[in-house]
Amino acid sequence: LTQKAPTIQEVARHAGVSIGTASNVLHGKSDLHSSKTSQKVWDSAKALGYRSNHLARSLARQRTNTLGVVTERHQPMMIRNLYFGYLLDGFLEYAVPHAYQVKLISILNDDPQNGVLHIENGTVDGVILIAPVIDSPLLSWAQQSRLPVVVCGSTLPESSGLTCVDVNNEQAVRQAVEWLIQQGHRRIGFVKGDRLHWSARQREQAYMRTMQEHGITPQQDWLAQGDYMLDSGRKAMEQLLKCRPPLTAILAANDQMALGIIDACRQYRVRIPAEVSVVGFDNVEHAALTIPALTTVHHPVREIGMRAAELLIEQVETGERFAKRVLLPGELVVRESTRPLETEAVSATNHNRTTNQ
Amino acid sequence: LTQKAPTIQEVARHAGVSIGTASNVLHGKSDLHSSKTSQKVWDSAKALGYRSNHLARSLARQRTNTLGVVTERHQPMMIRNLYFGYLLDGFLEYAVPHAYQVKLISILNDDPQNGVLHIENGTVDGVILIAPVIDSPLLSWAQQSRLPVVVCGSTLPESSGLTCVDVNNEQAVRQAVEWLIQQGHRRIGFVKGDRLHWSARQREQAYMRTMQEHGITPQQDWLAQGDYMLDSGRKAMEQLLKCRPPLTAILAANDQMALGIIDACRQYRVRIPAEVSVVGFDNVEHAALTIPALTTVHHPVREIGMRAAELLIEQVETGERFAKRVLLPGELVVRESTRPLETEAVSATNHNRTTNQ
DNA sequence: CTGAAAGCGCTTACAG
DNA sequence: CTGAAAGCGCTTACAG
Repeated sequence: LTQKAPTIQEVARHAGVSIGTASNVLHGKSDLHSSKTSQKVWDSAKALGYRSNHLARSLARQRTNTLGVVTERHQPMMIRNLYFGYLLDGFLEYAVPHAYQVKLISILNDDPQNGVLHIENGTVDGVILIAPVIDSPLLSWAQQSRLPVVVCGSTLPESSGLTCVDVNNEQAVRQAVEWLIQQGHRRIGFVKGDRLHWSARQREQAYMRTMQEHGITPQQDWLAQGDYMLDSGRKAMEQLLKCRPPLTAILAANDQMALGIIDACRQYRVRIPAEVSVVGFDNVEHAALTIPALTTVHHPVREIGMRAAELLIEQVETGERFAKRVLLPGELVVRESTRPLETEAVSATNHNRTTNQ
Repeated sequence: LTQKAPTIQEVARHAGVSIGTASNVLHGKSDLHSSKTSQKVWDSAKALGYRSNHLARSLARQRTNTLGVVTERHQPMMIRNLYFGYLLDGFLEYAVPHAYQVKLISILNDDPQNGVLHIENGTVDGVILIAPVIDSPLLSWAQQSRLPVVVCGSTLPESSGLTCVDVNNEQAVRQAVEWLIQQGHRRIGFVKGDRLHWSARQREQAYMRTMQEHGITPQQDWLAQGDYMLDSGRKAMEQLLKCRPPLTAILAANDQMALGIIDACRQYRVRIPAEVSVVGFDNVEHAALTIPALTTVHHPVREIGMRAAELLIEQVETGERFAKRVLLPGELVVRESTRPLETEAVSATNHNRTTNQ
């Protein structure tokens, strides 16, 4: 079978019809033609093993029916793999049945110009941007391009004029913090995510705001900088362990870092949750398997992927770009890494708070 | 900026040259032309913000410079996400710098015919098949297609005539089993992977063979069927726990199932490694974080992705399909879920062996 | 060194 | 209901 693939022209000739007619019945309105003609064409197509050339079709129609998934290359691989995998899963889940194919566009962040060339080369009808960082050149490109775009995993300011789909970081973090407070905790530490990410900034803000709304002013040393990677959680914990009086609970901006915290606690023989409660963010697969099982906020990544596909396809098919913000709620999943603070501890904490303020 | 993208024709007119000339300097041999001409063309291109249309170019050249990554949809998502993420990472790592783009082709296994249409539609120069199952229709398609193909994650029989890149399951499992035997273990159980996968079959065979070569005949009840998912590891362990005399070590066909085993042991208060040693396969991120940390075989998934890209591109560029088998070695990573069997235990085991045979 | 022209495989008005 | 033709945006021999 080393022969070339048959073209629509050969099908037309074989069926004894014009090439336009063949095209019509094969793709366009087949009810334009007599059923006898249609049948002839289909028969010929089958006989020759015809498969239409998507490239030629796309060029002629000025529509590729393919969507691009754009990632910046420098993202930490671990994060990328976890977030990316689920997101892609949801994206495909929606796009494929809607007759869209997907192309991966992996951009080296040291060469944004070149990256944009790979996007606007006619091969995709629209793109999703995966978790672009705060100063990403992709964002400014997206703002002035006329290609439909949906941003996932970064909640941009309203003023960006771009559609984005993300977990509601504000709501999600608030839920976690308020729950800890309800459990009697007040000295709650926070491990920040990678400062390049919108999500890191927003989660930190939500933490600060919620604490303050409850009359708690986090001290400087209650916060530690992380970068969303496991090891940074370990390091952050070493630092937070020095707080005096000690923190009774710690919220990490993602699960990877929470895993690092758990590991550090094991190393330093700090018991979770007896001595400190730990809460993560994402609800990765493994969060249920740590010892103790991690209390965390579920991040609906798959759903985000599906919604993104939906919103992107909507823009492609209506032909108009819009700027919606879809924020899916996170949901606290309480497991075993947290516990209520006992009365005695609570009063101790209250005392500390007084001295702190 | 709502105007249409400029075409090469407009660039040519702007520069005052023919469209063929513009094409030459922009892409082909620019040393064909005087540097003055070249300069004019480049200037015009920049002035107009020209980006070449990859679709049109591909159609004209009969070469897309894009590679397809084909997955069957029914694969368990967890597996897919873990294996897939790293593989894709390696694949991109190699393909992108070599000027290839990548397209995702997600095939619903209930409709293989249709799936093949998505592959042979002119949009890709070649494809990799990710872990096709034993009776996958993709395999028979690949054998009779003339499109370059590389199979990853399934070591096909030589007779398949297809190029594949995979971890060396035989060597990798042998290494794990022999190491356990060296540590004094003889009653070594095995948790099988999903029977649809080549890898599951091969890992089981390697286990059997290695055991037998060392004079150990695994009893029926030393093996339990799993499906590569965590929960099946749990179930398998419940079953293996019933062996009398008890198994002293268990090898799981992948880490997910090993995690299930660890979890089951915790539930049933079986101490690892004091009462039973556990070995996984894959060396997933989390394997280092279990308690106890999991001894496992490192599976070089990223490297597999890179090699696959390399071999695929080689086929595309030379224009000839070949059938290489590249088997990358797995490497045992010893952590804390295993320990040597004490002399007393060893003699007990020897005794058992005698009675068993 | 450069231009005119055919061609890649399809779609889509436009006549009839 | 159907065919002839122009066009999608590029590349590549082929003349000159």
